[in-house]
Amino acid sequence: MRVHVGRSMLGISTKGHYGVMIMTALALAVEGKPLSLARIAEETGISLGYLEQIVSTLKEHGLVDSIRGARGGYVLGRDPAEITAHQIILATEREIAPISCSLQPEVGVCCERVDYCPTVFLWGRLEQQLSLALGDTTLADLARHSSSNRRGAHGQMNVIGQLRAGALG
Amino acid sequence: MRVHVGRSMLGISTKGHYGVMIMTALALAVEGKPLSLARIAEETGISLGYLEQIVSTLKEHGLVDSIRGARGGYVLGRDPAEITAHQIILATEREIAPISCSLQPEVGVCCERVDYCPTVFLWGRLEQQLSLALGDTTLADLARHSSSNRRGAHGQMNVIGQLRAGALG
DNA sequence: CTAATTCCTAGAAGTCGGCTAGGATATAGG
DNA sequence: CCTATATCCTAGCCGACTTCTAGGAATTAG
Repeated sequence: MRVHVGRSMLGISTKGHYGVMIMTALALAVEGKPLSLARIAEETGISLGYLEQIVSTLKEHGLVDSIRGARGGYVLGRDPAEITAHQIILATEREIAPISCSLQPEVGVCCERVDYCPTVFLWGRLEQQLSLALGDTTLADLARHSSSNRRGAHGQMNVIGQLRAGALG
Repeated sequence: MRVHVGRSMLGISTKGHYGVMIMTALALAVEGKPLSLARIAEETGISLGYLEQIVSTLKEHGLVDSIRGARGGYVLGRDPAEITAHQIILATEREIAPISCSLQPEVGVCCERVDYCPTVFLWGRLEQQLSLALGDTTLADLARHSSSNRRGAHGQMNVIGQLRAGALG
């Protein structure tokens, strides 16, 4: 018998990670001015194609809006203070739960096997703490705490830093 | 370029899950009397071989002691109140961290690419909450909260229930 | 001596993360 | 209108990893 945990892990993959980075980049960009994925790709080294996939799920969830065509790009779907880390992670990862038990006790891996399930209690506590930490952190917090004004290795500000300082456009 | 998150995820796999189950089973068993993996395998449906692998890492970490030979098995390495869920997960999973940044900022995925790292702050908060929840929960808590006295599908108490009630040896 | 048990190692099968590739569509600016 | 710059969409590859399986060696109670 082969049990596969699959998508229900709490693992935060690069998708969630990059999702947070994209959102923070947009939060730090000049308001109302679309930021293109090419820019973000250039700066972060993440491939354009992969960024596209991630941002598409962010758009589905209303976290960003897109402007197509030349000089297009993405802008935040709403105020950074109204966007929580929880929402970003939920959009980019599929589920936030250590294991299925804590979401659906009736179909959980352990619960279908044994009539005691010591883990339900633990995963429940875990999930609770997690939602708390993620729900309390807004995109505004993330932007505030990111050290966006530091200078890069070559003594130049990065694109987003430049955008913010008004040096470009 | 291929970034691989690999082992640094917080994902709790079946290994961690089964680890918690094993430990709880031992905590619920008659004290001082070794419980064999065959018993646990029978009750949970998890394969014996896989249980062996998991319990071996538990033993390495001093969480269980083994008694070899016939009528052998495993007993807890120390008092259930002195064993935290954190220790169990640490033994069975490799790392507890949403992403490497929060453990080693200097080699983190995002940090090596960009001179701002919005995610460090978030993963830090996350990790803190997680360690808190896991470190606060002891094996004694898990045992207390598991519904070990419920009856199974066939109206019979499971092995551990029987052991606990003193029905067997 | 036998049965029950832990202990050890080598893989196998399938899933999935992390992309890459290639194109279609839209639009601003010349 | 044309071109460069964008978003948008879909298909699939590759290696790493999880999740076991298999087989056997060593140990010990009865």
